[in-house]
Amino acid sequence: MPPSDLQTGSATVRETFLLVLASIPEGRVTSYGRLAQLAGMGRGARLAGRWLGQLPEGTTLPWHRVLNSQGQLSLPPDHPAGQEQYQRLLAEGIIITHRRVDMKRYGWPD
DNA sequence: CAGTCGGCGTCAC
DNA sequence: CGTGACGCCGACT
Repeated sequence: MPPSDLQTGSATVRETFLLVLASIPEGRVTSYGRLAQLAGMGRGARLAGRWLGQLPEGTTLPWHRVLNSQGQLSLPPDHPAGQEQYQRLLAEGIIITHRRVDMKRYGWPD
């Protein structure tokens, strides 16, 4: 880890972000805002989205389990990643209605 | 370094 | 369910 990270602590927040993301249970989802909150990014929902979009293609992290606060898929239906997300969620047994999931049921943490 | 633009958002009305 | 306003940050000029 670069010395600059030890000074700014930026790596810590980023690592926490990845850690939280990785800890989202299969079959459950969370929102950008919550994820940011849990990772100590405060109101960095959009930043969370940015980081998710910058993850490597072959990542094993469950980026697809992150939706907007209304439980809707925020990615364009016609976009490759959007379909990928849709497919993965379905594969985990999550019921999707009108591109939206029931946060009361699948939301994490409870 | 300062100004500006835009984003996988969120909340209130 | 649509609209507008707000807020935070990275990227670019």
